[in-house]
Amino acid sequence: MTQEQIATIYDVARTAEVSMATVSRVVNGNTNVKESTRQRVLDAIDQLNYRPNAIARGLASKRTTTIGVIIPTITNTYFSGIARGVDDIASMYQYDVIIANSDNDEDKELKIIESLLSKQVDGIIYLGKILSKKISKKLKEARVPVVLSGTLDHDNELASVNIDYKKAAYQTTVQLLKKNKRVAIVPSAMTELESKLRLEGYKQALKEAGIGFDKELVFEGNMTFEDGLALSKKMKKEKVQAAIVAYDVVAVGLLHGLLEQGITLPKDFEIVAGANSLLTLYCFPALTSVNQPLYDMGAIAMRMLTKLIHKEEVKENQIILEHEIVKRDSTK
Amino acid sequence: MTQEQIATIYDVARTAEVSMATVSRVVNGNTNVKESTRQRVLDAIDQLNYRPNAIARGLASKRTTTIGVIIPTITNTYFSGIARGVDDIASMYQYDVIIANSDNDEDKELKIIESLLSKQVDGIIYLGKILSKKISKKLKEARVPVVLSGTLDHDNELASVNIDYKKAAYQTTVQLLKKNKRVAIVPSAMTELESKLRLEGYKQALKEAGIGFDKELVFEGNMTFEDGLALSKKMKKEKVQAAIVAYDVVAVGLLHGLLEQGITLPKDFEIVAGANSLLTLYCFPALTSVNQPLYDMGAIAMRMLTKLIHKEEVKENQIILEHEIVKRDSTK
DNA sequence: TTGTAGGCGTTATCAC
DNA sequence: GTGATAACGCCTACAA
Repeated sequence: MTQEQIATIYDVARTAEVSMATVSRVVNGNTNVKESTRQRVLDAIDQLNYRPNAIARGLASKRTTTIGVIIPTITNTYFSGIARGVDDIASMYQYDVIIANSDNDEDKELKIIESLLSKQVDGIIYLGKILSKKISKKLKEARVPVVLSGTLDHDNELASVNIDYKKAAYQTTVQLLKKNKRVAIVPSAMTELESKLRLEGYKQALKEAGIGFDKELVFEGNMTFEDGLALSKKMKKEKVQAAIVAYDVVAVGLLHGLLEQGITLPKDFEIVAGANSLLTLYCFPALTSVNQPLYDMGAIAMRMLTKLIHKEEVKENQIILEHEIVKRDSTK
Repeated sequence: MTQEQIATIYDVARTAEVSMATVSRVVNGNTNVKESTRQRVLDAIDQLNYRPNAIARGLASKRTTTIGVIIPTITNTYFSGIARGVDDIASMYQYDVIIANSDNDEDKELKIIESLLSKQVDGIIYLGKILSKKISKKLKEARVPVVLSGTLDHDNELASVNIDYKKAAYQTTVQLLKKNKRVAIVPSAMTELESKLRLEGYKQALKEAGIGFDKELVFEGNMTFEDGLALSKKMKKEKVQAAIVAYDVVAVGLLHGLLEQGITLPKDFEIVAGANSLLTLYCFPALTSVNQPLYDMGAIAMRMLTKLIHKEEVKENQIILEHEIVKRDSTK
């Protein structure tokens, strides 16, 4: 065997003394092959160290067994938690995953989508949170299936996997109102549908508790650790006693800020984080958090994508997973 | 234009009334095209909404503008920090990135490598830390360039980007010995070359300080948050006063454990973390840390990979980046 | 059960 | 400058 020269299906066919078609059958697990010739082919494959060229296969079959994941940033434990679920199921189904960071930048997202489609991915998973009309349109026009995870579509057209954000916010608010009067809510950008739902749940709980809605207690647009740090001062000014924070990283920043001010949790302040990413566990005191099952959100999204790719029936394409509130040390 | 039917280069050629070759030239920025025909082609591309099929291109050109990244797990902020650097430079150079989680499992890594090669990636970046002989051999045999980041090769054959782990451990130890007698070191698995280097630096500092090496102060094999938690008790038993911890997540676990025991940092205990991933910033008190420039380690590795792919000259393939020790609140 | 041959959508090498 | 035309490596009817 001429080393260094990569063996093709043709080489295998020749050394096994069969046709390319037969080799292809063996490689692809087609059962209509006599056992003896199958063995001969396998031997040849082994001998030549043959590995099918996935690119050629993709061109011929129009399937690449590659999917794309659009993620704001991989360094955020919330998104990487979901991505990990996606990746595990993907590899279980033999898909490779192209991950692209978008930084929530619409132009970048557009480019990424173009690039993924030009690479003929079999499907796309979008974790962007902020799904603009433009991106939504683009995704709907794509000739491959798309599943959102941790992201809502305004008209529920795209398949998605989420938790019930409204309910989660409602429950959290109810709980915090038991021991506090001034409970703040910290949604991320209000362009996220999720933020609107959270706010609805928050308001509902207030109403049922007979407490008036005070818009000074809504601290919107906070998405980073630094935002959280800065929040601690603003909250002091507003005499806030407890906070519901959508982004874990913001909650941790807030915690930091409070601790720096010498405030003791949960005695003088309560925090409930929104996603239960690993961060909530790593800080001290560990944060009570709504448990978004990140891994599952990714895994189930990916599983759904495989079904859509294979045109299997999907009963419900708007999946809502159960959440719970994990009690840790930032609440009484 | 017949909607739903994806336009090929042939369609463009026909509507622009040129040959495929010319379209290809225009698409690939070849200058040998008359301006008027170029415009005609661009119009046709626009009209037909043509996007080149990267798979077909890959088959014909033998380049896929896709690279593979092998990562233990994306949810660890150390690795995602590096991966983010890789991704940014990759997208700058128009490469897509296939990320595959290996969980440090050799069999998985082997499969991943096979899969990446079959997908004809143009190069591979390996972030695995523990580079086994088998994997190392496999990577060296690959027909595409490979760059390690945050990982050392036993014989320095594979290109790599790292910091000077020995020096970092030495400096850290020197510093901690100023105010402490019993300074522990917490390397990860001793199968990592990095761990050996760290230990060397540690020993050197001890020697220079005239302090005997006590192997009870080496807590090896700790790699998770839970490991760190458990460490806090073991360290108490050994009357440890300060610890140098390779993995940030372990350092955070240790911090947690100490705080739970009511120990005050840095007064009663000092910690220096090893990587300066975001985690060290998020905990309270924030951890003093050796600053491994994670983003740069990824970015530079990727940049080097592009050079290797294009067969450009690379002067030095064992790159050592500068580190520093970022003073935060876990040291005096 | 196995082989033949025509794509798949590009790029690249020649000619013209 | 531009156009044919053969690869690229595999899949998939269709035949046999």
